[in-house]
Amino acid sequence: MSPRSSAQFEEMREEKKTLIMDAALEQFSNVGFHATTITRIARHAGISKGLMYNYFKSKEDLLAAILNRSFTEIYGTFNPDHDSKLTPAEFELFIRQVFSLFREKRQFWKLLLRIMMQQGVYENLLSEEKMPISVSGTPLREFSENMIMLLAEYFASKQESAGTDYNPTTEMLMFTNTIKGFAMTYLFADEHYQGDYFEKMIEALIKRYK
Amino acid sequence: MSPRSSAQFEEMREEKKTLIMDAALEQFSNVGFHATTITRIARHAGISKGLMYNYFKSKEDLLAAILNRSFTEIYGTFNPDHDSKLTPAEFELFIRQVFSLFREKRQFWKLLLRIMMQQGVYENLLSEEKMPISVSGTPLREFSENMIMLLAEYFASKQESAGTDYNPTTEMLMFTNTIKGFAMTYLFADEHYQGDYFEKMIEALIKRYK
DNA sequence: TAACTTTGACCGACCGTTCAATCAAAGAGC
DNA sequence: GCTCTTTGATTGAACGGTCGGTCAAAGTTA
Repeated sequence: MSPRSSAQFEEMREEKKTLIMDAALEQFSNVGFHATTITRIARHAGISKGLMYNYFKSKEDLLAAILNRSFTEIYGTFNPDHDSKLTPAEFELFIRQVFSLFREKRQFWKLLLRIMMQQGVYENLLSEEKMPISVSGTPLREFSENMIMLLAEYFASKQESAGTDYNPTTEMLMFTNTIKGFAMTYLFADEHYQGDYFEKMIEALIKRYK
Repeated sequence: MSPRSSAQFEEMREEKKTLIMDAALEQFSNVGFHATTITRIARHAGISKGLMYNYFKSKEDLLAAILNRSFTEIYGTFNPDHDSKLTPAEFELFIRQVFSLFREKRQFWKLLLRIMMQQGVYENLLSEEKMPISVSGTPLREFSENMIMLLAEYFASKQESAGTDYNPTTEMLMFTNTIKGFAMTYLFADEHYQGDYFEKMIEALIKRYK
């Protein structure tokens, strides 16, 4: 260890990495991973092409770092205290949090949607050996599965107060598909969601599925 | 015009073009437009790389031809007689037709979803000067707008028999978003839709939004 | 033979990646 | 404070490889 590699220099290095990752995320989400060149990223980050490789091993490594950071940020906003069942109030909060994340982490979601549409890429990139993301000590995959289970239980619990032809599985599919469809439209064709449609969709979802 | 370019030879030429387009569509939808190479398309079509350029000007021209063909096929299945208002029975038929198309033209929809997520690509490719698609003499854009108008009118007409807090615009957004979300999940992660979930989603949509 | 189809070696362009050279800044010796 | 040394961040030309696209030549058909 040289005297230069102190905590202060590590911090500066992290700041530079953040700068590059921000520029890359913007390009990846708008232009696409394959279509984005290293030169383009470097130009937007205000650095030279070669310097990128001092901070990231490769273009793929850069992508992995971006996804890792975003997942950690996003899953960190959810309160992991929900070991017990979901109450209607918590369900409503969940919806509002999800929509807030669409707004705040817009570029990440665009990138993620794109990546999930490439066969195999998602599984390879997010395999636990390649990218061991964990939220409060819980691996990402387990965290996601818990969330889905929680939602499934919530819709199952609504069966008592619903009619006889209520199907919790179908109901949950309708719910999740509505959110997915909204995300797609909002992220890639925002001109339709100017004004108050964003909020109206939240209220409509809560009213219908809470 | 040479004597070889008779109707019979034109037909053979069209068959060859179809062969190439089929192979290209499969690759574009699974691997992506940028990631698919001409060599790969040629290999899957059973021809040489150079021959592709006897039938299509460029890779982009090939993509445009595929989209053109698919749009014509798909919009042709819809009965364009709906100048008047949509009845509930017609609305139900519409849903069933849309879902049938998801099944039958699966690869095209995958490709289309991908393309719509590239900023500017969709507008450039489908501009009327570059790709003058028309369905029964009506330009594609006009045809789509008519469909949306028809749906909007249908949801507006339901206001009379609904409660006071019924919002036709929001209701239509919920409806279209649910379909979009289903399409995304079905097209890119079909393992979740094995079994009868496909049919169950159709019935649930009809029951809720008819 | 003449007209047309088909091939695949080849081209220039551009990609991600490397690396020798540069340079500003911090340390060391005085 | 001044000079010299050391450091590692930074640059951009260059590299190997691959891409979309071209074309002379071989093959095919009539």
